Amino acid sequence: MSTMKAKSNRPKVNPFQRRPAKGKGNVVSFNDADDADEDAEVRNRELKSKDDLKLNARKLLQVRTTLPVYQNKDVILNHLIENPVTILIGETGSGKSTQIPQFLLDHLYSTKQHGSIAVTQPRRVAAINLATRVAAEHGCNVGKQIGYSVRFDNTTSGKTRLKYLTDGMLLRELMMNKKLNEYSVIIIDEAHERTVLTDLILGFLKALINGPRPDLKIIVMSATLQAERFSAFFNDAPVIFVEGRKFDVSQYYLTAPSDDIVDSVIRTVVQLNQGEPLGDILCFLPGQEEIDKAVIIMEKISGIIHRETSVPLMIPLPLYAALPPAKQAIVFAPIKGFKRKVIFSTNIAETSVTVSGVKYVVDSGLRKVKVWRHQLGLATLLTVPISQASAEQRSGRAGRESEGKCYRLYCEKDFKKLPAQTEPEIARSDVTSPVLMLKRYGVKDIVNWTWFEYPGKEALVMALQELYQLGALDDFGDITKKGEQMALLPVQPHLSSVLIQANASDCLSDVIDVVSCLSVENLLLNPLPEQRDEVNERRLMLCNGGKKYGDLIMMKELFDVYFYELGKGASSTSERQSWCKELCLSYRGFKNVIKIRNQLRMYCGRLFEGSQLAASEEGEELGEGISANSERIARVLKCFLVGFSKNTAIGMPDRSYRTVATGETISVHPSSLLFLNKSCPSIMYIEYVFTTKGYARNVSRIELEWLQEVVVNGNAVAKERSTA
DNA sequence: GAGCACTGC
Repeated sequence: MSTMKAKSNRPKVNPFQRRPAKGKGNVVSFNDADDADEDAEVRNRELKSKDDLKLNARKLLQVRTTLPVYQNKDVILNHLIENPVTILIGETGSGKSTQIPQFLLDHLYSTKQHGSIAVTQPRRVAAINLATRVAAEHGCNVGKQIGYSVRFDNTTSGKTRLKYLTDGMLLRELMMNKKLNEYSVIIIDEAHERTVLTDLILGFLKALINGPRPDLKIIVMSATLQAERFSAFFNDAPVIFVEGRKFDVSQYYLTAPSDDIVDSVIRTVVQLNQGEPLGDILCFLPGQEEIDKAVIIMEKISGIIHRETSVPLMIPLPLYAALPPAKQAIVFAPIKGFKRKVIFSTNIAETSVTVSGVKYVVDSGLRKVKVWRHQLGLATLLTVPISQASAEQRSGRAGRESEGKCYRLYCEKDFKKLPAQTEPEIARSDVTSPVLMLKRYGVKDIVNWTWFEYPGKEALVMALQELYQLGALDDFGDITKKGEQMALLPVQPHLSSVLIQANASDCLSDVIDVVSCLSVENLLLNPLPEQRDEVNERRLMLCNGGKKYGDLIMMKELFDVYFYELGKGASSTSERQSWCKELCLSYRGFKNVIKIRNQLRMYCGRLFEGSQLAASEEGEELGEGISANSERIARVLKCFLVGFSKNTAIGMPDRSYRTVATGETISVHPSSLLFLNKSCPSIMYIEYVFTTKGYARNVSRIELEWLQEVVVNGNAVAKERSTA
């Protein structure tokens, strides 16, 4: 192949090979929105008059009719009607997620058929935005004929015939109504993303149409060419292809591989900035470490380059999930003047968020991935090469608004060696929760279930063992009463077993508060290095119990301050926000904690007879705090010990810790309040992650006699039960 | 002395 330079004035560092634009691979259409969850929820509730709705719908129809899917409406609809299962491959901008469900809805109305249509999405925001858009196109308010159902927010009503929902939500519905009688059509959207939950739904649907629901119509929608896989699974179901509408993206490759990826990214960006017309640059890097490094370098050089060479001023911006929301928001604000945004992002910008204005993509070809080791019971965080599909998806981010360019920081021959598709999540995940779900559904033979992707015997055996140890399964592998309760609680099995124990130990309210905090990712933000010690000091000052007993008790203490002390009076919001800022906590995270807490209190109230848990009002009087009450602290931690007995480690004379399960050395994660505290007789941790070494995360101090009491005696009880 | 990304009646 001949090598040519994309632009003759390109400096000779980092030469790229040019490949003709294929312009394929952008998966996400307008439905992928910014981080505007809450705003969307509020916006949707504004009711419009019928005339306004109709007028608006007529306007939108003009746009709809230009969509590729709309132009092939009759062909597609006839196909969907004639076949029980259809695989629909539609590229970005084809309008498949908004139009196909409406075609079917109109068909249901015109033929006076019963039943409604469900469309699943992997993300909340997508479900909400799609329902909002489609309701507008249909000329109704959200929650009438068209609605959505996501955790904490259900806008559907008796009138709803078309429902957008997260795939987690459809699985919940499956647990409640095994045959999904309410629906005549199920559409699985974004199936190519292959999330654990999407894969599970595919398995359930196959079992349904082969069994009690042969009449159920299924449509699997996917953006990439995994068609054969879906088709084969559903008995060679027919496949339809719909073209998309997107702009071409030219690809450039390195001619020699790079050894320093951050350096390589910076060089590419600087060159690009010199030679290319204005437009923002989106750079994909594997993780926060590389991103922070790149931002620091760019901050140092961009001003100098701008002054010396009269090129646009480059504004470096980081983007990753652990970033405080306010800093994330900066990325989405348009920029004016002779400047361009240079966004350094993790995979979050690949599917979850869309940044407008991006004309150039720089792709490191790497990502970080969490891989579960069944034998070791720990998660490893690895930096690995992406798949070809993922590379196409990343490059597509440059072609959303106009033609774009993508610079791949690897050789073309190496691109061709990449796996075609990303390994499905279920193949590298802990399947304890999915297996409990199957058991709750009534699946006897887990191994021979209709798995879309078989997670492997080892994974299943470990999951079954785990569930047995938690008391969710009996000696025959059948679900116990405890298992039934666990499956109904919206937390992972280990935490739901903690909740059940807490009910028995009469400390449910305290434990719910801690579990709610644990359920929110990034509640405790990472302070900047220069603020680290200061923030830690402030947290320690506030959390006397946490200082000794660790992160779980700290969470409870922080929650109490947030919920009870700051929840009073008119200025509570601003007070809470500044308090969160001071302690480097996520205000939005705490709002989610409250939502989860209310949901858990409601579920537990229903699940456990006699436990009276109302969704308590924020700002009500707090009784005695937990800080000075060591008996109460012990009771709470012993409940956690029941669910996490496997996650314990004993303190050694050299002040290291050895895990009880395998005797391996484990370190307290530096984010833990107990990181500097070397005097715990033993510790219990919620998560065991291997990065550079084995780290315990969310760590608590455990007294040896508690271990004796809960773990050893608990095992004796389990033994008794199994021999009885 | 460290933090891929999602999600739940």
